[in-house]
Amino acid sequence: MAHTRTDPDAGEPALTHIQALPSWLLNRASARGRRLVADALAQDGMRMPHHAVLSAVADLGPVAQAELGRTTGFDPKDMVGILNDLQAQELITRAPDPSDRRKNAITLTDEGRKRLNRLTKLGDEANEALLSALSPAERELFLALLARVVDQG
Amino acid sequence: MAHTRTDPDAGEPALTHIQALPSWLLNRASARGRRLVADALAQDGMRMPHHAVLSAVADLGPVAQAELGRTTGFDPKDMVGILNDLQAQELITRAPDPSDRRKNAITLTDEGRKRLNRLTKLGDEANEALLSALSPAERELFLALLARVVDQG
DNA sequence: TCGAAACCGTTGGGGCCGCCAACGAAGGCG
DNA sequence: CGCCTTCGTTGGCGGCCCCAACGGTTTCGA
Repeated sequence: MAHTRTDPDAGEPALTHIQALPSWLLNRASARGRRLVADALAQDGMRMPHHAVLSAVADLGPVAQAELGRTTGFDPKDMVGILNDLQAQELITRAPDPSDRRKNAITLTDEGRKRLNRLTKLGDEANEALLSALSPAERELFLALLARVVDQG
Repeated sequence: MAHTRTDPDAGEPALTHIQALPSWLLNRASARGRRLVADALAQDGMRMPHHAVLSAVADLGPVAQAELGRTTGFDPKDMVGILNDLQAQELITRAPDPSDRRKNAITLTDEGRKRLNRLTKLGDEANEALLSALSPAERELFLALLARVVDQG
């Protein structure tokens, strides 16, 4: 089939073609989102993974690190570092689980809950800015399509 | 306004909230796209930046590295490595520009053009798979919305 | 019951990507 | 001639993602 293809030189420029690909646009949009969120969370001295893990701890009450890793998708190796940071700021506590001495029971502190509320607000604002070019109806449509692209494993 | 806010515990779980944010979904979609494209290009022993730079060289004929960096958005530091790789495989040539001895004139070789055609095909197929959950009309709509999210600087 | 298998947290390592700083060489311009 | 800019190159940093291995612990089946 290659021998019947139109010569690429006759068509659109190769670079234009690449930069219009979904993967390219998604990369750029994702990068913009990460930057916006990272800058917002940085106002509170925190990073995205920390916010995610803090949220997971809030939901799952006393929970083991491995369980946190499964629900958030973070590597166990990285989870150690994230929890170290959170623990150093006394946003979570790491206590041995008496019923299973392999596990650490991770719990949210009061300070952690306050911090989570602030972070959630900052993250929401950043996401609002991310989609500020779209109307509410368009945002809903965009997110629905995006979810289908993501979930189609 | 914070004192009138509904208690977060009464609403949706914090982790669910985060994972439904546009920034989170965009990150996941972008990661999937990068993985699909990377795997596809790897069949031809190449990576995404190399494909992009090869495309830019094809478009811009003999061109300086700095110019390539500007049009593709890659850091000059990274451009050096990419061009080294491409040159090692004899897909491009790096010749001193006689009219400006600071510049390297980057040119596509015949082998580079063949390789670019293969890579473009592989990249297109990967992107087709990336959006395979959407109908043609939905893809068009999705890309239009995505472009607006990206371009709104 | 006791040994194999699985799971836990931790450490170490690596790859990709985006970005910045500095340098010598070369050109532009007063 | 000096001054500023640009060019390619080297070196380095930080974030994010993933894999391998190890000692300690639990589980489950032979």
